[in-house]
Amino acid sequence: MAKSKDPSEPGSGEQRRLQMVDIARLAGVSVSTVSRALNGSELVNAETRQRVAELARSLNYSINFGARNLRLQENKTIAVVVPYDASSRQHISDPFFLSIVGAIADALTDRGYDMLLSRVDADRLDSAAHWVDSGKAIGVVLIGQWRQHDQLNDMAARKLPLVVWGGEMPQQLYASVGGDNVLGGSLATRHLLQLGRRRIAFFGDAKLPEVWLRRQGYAQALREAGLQVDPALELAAPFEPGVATDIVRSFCAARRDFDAVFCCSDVLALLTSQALRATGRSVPGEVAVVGYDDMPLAAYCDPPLTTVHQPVGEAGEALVEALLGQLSGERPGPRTMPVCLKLRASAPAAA
Amino acid sequence: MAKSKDPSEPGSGEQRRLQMVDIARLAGVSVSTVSRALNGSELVNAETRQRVAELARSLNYSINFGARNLRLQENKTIAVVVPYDASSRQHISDPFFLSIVGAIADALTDRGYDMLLSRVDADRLDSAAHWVDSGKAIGVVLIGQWRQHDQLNDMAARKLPLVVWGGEMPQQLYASVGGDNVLGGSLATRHLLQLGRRRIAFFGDAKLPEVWLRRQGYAQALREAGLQVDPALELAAPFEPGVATDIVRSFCAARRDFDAVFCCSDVLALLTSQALRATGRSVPGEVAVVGYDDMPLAAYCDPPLTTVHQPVGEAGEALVEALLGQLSGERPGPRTMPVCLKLRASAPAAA
DNA sequence: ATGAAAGCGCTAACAT
DNA sequence: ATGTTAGCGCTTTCAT
Repeated sequence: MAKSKDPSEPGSGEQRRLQMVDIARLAGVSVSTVSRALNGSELVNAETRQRVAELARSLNYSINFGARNLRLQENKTIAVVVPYDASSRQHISDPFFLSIVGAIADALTDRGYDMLLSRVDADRLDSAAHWVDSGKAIGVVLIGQWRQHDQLNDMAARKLPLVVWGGEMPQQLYASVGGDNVLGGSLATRHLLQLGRRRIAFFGDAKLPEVWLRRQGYAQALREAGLQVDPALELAAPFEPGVATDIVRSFCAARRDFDAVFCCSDVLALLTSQALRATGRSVPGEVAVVGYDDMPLAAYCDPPLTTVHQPVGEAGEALVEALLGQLSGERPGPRTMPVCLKLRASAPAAA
Repeated sequence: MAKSKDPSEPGSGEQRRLQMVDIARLAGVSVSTVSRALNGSELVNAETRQRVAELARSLNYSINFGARNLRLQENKTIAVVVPYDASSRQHISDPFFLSIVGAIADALTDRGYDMLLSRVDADRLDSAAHWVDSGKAIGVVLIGQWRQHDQLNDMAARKLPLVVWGGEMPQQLYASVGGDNVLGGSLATRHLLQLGRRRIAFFGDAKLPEVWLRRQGYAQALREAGLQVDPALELAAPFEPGVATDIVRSFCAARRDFDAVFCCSDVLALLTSQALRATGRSVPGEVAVVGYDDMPLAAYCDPPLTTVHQPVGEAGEALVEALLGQLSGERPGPRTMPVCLKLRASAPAAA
């Protein structure tokens, strides 16, 4: 049993954290009264309430949330989990994911929740459940569904409070919030077609749900224009710049039979512009490039990126709302948010 | 008092979270034994230990950390706090800060600590103390000291476990970890001088300690070359791209009497390249540009940025080590880490 | 309007 | 080797 340290014991230099019992003693009331006063209960005399509150403030007292939560069986902590690619040992790094994290942080703070941030192996998204199982958090926001649609469905089946940033897939049991990827893909592709481009490459790993959906939009826009999808112009480039660089470079070095590229992230678009120029082609002159995400730096690249804008701030709000909704009993469901095309120099407005 | 819900009560559909008492009942032992078994105590019979552990695993039990922490007076959560500029309402956004957060997340995870991420008004860095006061975290890592050197000293005086990413300042009571800013400033400037540039502008807000130190390195390198600092070539550009853009643009539009710029962040360097080209100057031909941080995207910009590389991974480790050191009684102190110059096209190696 | 006491889920000292 | 019990700091029922 813990030694009960006598607080009046002289020479005990170590300063114990202030707690209610201390306030109570100093105010000459009981702990219950302090608790009530600090929680603004009507049951306690206004004058006493005032006095206790004052005292607590002046002593810089702040409540022990661990104890409070245990007693109230309550917790206002949400786990936000950013997957990383274990094989390539790539870190949280895509600027877009990080923007989303910022937006979620804001949305949570506004609602009085705390955010526990962690990273998880993208192959084991289900390990994110431990945050809830251990009581450290009451729900999970996962940034990206990666290849683990099934794991996510399992988690949802287990009633884990969960929201995923990502695309809406058929037979999806978990709640998701994402941009309208099909629309994004077709907006980007239609714009390139309007510029008169006919040989439009697609860069992105279609094993990822979001990319798969963007590819649908891409294919649809081509069909509308009476064109065929040419599989030779599809490159399964991943999001991690380290891995993607080589893939993009060798593609650009090997083929010259395309006049535009639709990239599934701005980072990819940047790599692509660079690779194209390294092989002597101009952007957008010979090859127009469209990115995806509209990351904070997209407007400051050279050339500034034409890109599909994702509504980051609203996304943060929507993710948090969806999660809190579940926690108050709503049924999880997918949500798709509008996206729009930001025209910049890498694929400028049609002349 | 909480109603004691009889667990054997029939028809109670609501599933309560599994706890030790449940395992104990099913295993036919007492809670203490379960506790001991799960903590691998030698006091419990090996066979029993095995059986209990098995049972817990198969039932997917996980311990309630809130209760455990309350009992053990222990907590393994660290608050990581990213300041934001309240006046401009700018968010966490500088890629470099975000990289550091990622590195800290890794370092904490490796050591079994959790990370609470939050944002704070850069004018009120001291409000970060509430994480510790409330017991939600046992220490604070602050990303950047901004203009609040004094607040930080106050926090340290209050014995708040705290580490700050930033520059080492005179009369500093708090622990800090940072790159060698003076070295960084002089490496960058010397390189530009070697390229034959003589009119080197300095972009950065010298009210921030880190920038102030970089400026010292800059000034020192100029003096070594027998040159004077020209105050007209100093621009107090902030880190927030939104605010900085206009400032940088009007400076570049107004003056043409410089042939190089040393920027205190890569984002600033990007803005500067863009502004220069908008006024018809080539980079690095007419004006060479050096950035700072070596953010993940620096190599993929156009032109790729020559920049002062900060050791992000090591920085994360060092910040965490410094904080944990304080928690085990070490005296806080500053730590400065080496930096180096990464040569790329925006200020290429001398011919 | 206030205080005494029980208990949130866990650990550990003390018994056996 | 295992069980009993007290208590971590708080809230709340119950009694006054």
